[in-house]
Amino acid sequence: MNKDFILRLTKYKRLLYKLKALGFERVFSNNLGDAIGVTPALVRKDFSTLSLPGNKRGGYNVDTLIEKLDKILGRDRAQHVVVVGCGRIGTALMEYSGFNTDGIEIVAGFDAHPENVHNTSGVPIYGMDKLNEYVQENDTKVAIIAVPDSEASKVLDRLIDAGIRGILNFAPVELKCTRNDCPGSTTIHNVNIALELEHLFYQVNSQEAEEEEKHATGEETGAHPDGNT
Amino acid sequence: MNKDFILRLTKYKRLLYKLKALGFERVFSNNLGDAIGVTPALVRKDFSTLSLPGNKRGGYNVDTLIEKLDKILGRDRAQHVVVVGCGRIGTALMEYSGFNTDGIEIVAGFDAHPENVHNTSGVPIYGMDKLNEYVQENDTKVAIIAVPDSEASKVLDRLIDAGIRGILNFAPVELKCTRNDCPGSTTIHNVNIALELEHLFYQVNSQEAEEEEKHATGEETGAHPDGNT
DNA sequence: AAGTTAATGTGAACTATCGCACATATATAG
DNA sequence: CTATATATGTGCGATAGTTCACATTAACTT
Ligand SMILES: NC(=O)c1ccc[n+]([C@@H]2O[C@H](COP(=O)([O-])OP(=O)(O)OC[C@H]3O[C@@H](n4cnc5c(N)ncnc54)[C@H](O)[C@@H]3O)[C@@H](O)[C@H]2O)c1
Ligand SMILES: NC(=O)c1ccc[n+]([C@@H]2O[C@H](COP(=O)([O-])OP(=O)(O)OC[C@H]3O[C@@H](n4cnc5c(N)ncnc54)[C@H](O)[C@@H]3O)[C@@H](O)[C@H]2O)c1
Repeated sequence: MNKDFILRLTKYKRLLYKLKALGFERVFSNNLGDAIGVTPALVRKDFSTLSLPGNKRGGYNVDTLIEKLDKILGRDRAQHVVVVGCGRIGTALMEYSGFNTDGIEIVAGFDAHPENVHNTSGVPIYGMDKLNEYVQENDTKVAIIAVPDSEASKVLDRLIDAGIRGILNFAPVELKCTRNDCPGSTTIHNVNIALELEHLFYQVNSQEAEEEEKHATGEETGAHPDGNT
Repeated sequence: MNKDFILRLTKYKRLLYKLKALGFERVFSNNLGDAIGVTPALVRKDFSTLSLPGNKRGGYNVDTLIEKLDKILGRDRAQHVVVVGCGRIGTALMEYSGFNTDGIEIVAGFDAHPENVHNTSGVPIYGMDKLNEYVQENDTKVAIIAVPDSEASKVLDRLIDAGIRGILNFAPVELKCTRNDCPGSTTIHNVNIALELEHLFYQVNSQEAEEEEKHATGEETGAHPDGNT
């Protein structure tokens, strides 16, 4: 339900796979908490709300956790994605092989001008006219939008029409489904790189200002309880 | 201070620029709230905590807001970034011109093998040996990490040594500054695309399961108060 | 100039999230 | 078989973040 909660689940799952590869059979809420940066109590509470059983003395069984988390996170089936807009970002994603390790596969690309795309990825690229057909025949549910900002909203509509229910949007516009017949189940995540950079600049700048201030006041403030990142 | 808070500020600012371009002179907390998806009360409270003054009847003055937000968010000076790792993602970012509109400029790229990079971006690309010199001479504070996962941690160390204080990391590892002499002011943001996709899959899958369940129980649940995204 | 309207500004209530602390259960040792 | 150590499971209180509700005040109207 909650964003942070699901994020933690995904982190647990990833960590557990790594631990399994290292030969771990059991883990403690302590270990997991340390690794993903939360308190052990929260780990236990998370597992508790998901009814993930632990062993009162021996911690949690890695295989059990992985199995159940995979089911909860939907990794028991293959996860297929299509990319719409095969420009710089789009092709970078299609050429990227790292998604496989997470059970994610980019199965097709779509572009308004597929003939212009220099395709070295092995992923087939189709024209936009093939979108509906492909999505429906292959029962694809998730798409990445990597078209110019001005096109993003139109593309969103087409994707929803085609039956896509989850969208990762790279265009720097806050996409929302505003149609009257918008399926309530549609989820849109916006990845706004410029926003992230701005956020960074803000923090860096304000940190700097703070330090300058500290110097200016002669370092007399030794009681600033700010040890967090 | 708070992540969501700063994110909202940035969103306000962006929206305000767009509104200004449209000829707006005043806005109401209502408008802003609708546009960025929060309640008008929160908008007012945000502005209140920043001492951004509004007009008791005529809302907020767009120019004033922009000016003050720009100052708070540090946009009164030019914002320079360097990219480390000029592969697919790295070059996509360097070739991208959209950052300019937000006052952000990618000023240089660095790569372990600059001779292999096909550079069409106009941004100069240097070897890693030039990193320290460049960052110090140009007083660069923010960098993007786009190197392979296995290199990310090493690169992080080098960046911090060079004087970088804000980092946007695209490698799918949760980078943390774990050194003993890590400057407390260093900020790291991780953009994990695979994580985002997994999150989407989770939501889509669970939505689907929910709907199936609803159908199975004969649609007798008309009282599910879930109208949010 | 007085009255009305329409927005802000904010204290208080509410809500969700998280950490604490301890009761609880189980594996191991004696 | 009993005792003990150890890690889970969870009620409760603290805290931060958000919304409510309304007093406040500036602009417009007549
Ligand atoms: N490149 C980056 O580093 C970067 C960074 C941040 C954000 N973004 C955003 O990501 C999006 C894509 O950026 P890019 O640099 O890859 O752009 P690009 O111009 O390289 O590629 C866009 C692609 O979309 C295709 N396209 C255009 N209209 C279309 C439509 N209606 N339907 C289908 N395809 C269509 C074009 O043919 C082109 O191949 C943009 O919105 C951009 O603002 C990019
Ligand atoms: N391409 C994608 O779509 C995508 C998606 C998600 C995450 N990522 C992550 O982003 C990162 C970059 O991905 P990519 O596809 O651009 O990789 P890439 O292999 O295309 O490029 C990596 C670049 O880094 C350079 N490099 C390697 N080691 C270096 C070092 N120690 N110092 C400086 N430069 C070094 C290489 O020369 C190369 O140019 C990876 O961690 C990847 O997992 C990429």
